[in-house]
Amino acid sequence: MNANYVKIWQTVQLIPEGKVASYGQIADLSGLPGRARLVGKSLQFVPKEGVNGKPVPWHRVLRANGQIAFPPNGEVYLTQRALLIDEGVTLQGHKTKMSEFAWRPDLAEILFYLTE
DNA sequence: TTTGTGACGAAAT
DNA sequence: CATTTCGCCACAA
Repeated sequence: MNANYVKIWQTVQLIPEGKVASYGQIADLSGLPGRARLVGKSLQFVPKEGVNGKPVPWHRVLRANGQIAFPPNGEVYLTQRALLIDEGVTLQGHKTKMSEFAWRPDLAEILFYLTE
């Protein structure tokens, strides 16, 4: 197994329900600055059973701009969106493109939360 | 070994 | 604004 992946998964587990974080933030908090892409890579292999007996809320990880990182209307996209809405994350439509944006997370706030 | 491709992101254009 | 360019780097061809 890859140690970085595990570290990333554990960091993702810190994101509280109803909140979200960006790939970049997770990378930083995992001690892997500048490695946002690696976060996406690792989330690709998140064990369904979870880690350390606890689930890994992969759906709470969005792009830095608040967008879901999947092709709109694709299976995964819809799943992730549903999960977020279920736990109260507000979604706002955006005019340009018919893409939907997750409520633009106040990144600083979340980073704060996770840090302290 | 070189090259292309990503669940990315910030800066430059 | 929207796009492109780069930086990052694991991974496959």
